[in-house]
Amino acid sequence: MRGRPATYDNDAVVLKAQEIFWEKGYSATSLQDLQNATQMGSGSLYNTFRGGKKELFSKALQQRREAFQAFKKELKQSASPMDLIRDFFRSVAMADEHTHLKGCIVANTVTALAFIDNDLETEAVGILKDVEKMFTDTIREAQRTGTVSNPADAAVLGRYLMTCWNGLNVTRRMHPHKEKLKELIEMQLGILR
Amino acid sequence: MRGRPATYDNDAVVLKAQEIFWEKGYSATSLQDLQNATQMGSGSLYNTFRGGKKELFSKALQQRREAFQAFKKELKQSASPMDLIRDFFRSVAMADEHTHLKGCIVANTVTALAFIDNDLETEAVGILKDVEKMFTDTIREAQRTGTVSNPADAAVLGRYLMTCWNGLNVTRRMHPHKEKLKELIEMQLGILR
DNA sequence: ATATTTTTGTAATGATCGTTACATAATTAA
DNA sequence: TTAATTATGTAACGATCATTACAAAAATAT
Repeated sequence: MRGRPATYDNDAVVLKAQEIFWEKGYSATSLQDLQNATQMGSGSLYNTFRGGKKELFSKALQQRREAFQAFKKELKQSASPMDLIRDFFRSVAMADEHTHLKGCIVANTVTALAFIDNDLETEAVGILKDVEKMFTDTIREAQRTGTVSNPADAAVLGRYLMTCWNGLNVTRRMHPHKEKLKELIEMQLGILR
Repeated sequence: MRGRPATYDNDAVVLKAQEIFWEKGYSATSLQDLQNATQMGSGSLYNTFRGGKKELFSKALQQRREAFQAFKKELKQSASPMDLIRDFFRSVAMADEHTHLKGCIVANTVTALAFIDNDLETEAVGILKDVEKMFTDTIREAQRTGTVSNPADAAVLGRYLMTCWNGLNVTRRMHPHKEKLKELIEMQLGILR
């Protein structure tokens, strides 16, 4: 028995909510904000996401995890995975100002929720750790093939790349400036060879 | 005419407020939180800090700026300023878990307030830019004396160090682990020579 | 003493918070 | 056609939000 058909596309709703969360963060985003962005009333919203604001935020984080997994799949199919990662970093410099100011929603969450919501913070840390593992695995293989000539422990280099990303997340807000970021990223990547 | 003498030490109150803001951030900190931490009633609080929550947060940020200026003064008097900066980074690894989870209140503010409060975000960016300038100036001089042998533009190296700090601010929460952070920081600093 | 000034504690303000209740709408199953 | 089920929109809930009002307290100045 199916009941009244849903008006809203849940994935689209999560993406709209994600947009608001990304800019304002978990604490500063109100349910009114979310209703305005999604055009959903509180009735539908709570009927669909019974965990309320927290579930919606969790779903938004999960969407980022899936986006990351798509990238990882691309990486697996790539002929030169290490170059794909380098290009990923280089592309940061090309973003527009608004994108710079938003930063990374996952890193933002780790920064903001440590003493606010342990579940959500742990979810975010888990995603970043997966990204770090991807860096590490790719670097280890690239060391084998010679694409990375730095002989340091791949785990440390992976953690280093993760930290480059985390650092860019703040520095790009200080300097939303293509050339400055480009120079910076080239210097960060220089360590690999 | 002096009126009733103040019970509370304003600097101590700002430090107490800073503690709460540092952990919970601007948005998630309530005035009740601040009253509990400072033991001040709302009467005294608003009489002393007429700008309310925002002024109190601003004062907390200013306190960090002053702490930074004290470090900069130390640097000026140091025989090997570059080594002082290296030690500063190395000391991050030695912090306890709670300190790791708190991160840097200034970087936290840049991350959280871009779309919430432009004034406070701009204040925080200003502090980080001053820190970056200190890095740059110190590196430029260290290149002259040979303490830093990397010949790259000091401004780029300074921005790189700033980004290392910003990155550690997140990575130390992912891995509040002395050895991991130590290896990471040595790798970050390795670029200077 | 009395007037003046500042600080303090308490109580109240209106607004907004996240969430729930509930009647109605829109569908399928019987 | 009727019962069952799900989704929607609206109104309301109590709690908490940041801030203000105000009278009492504690000092100085006249």
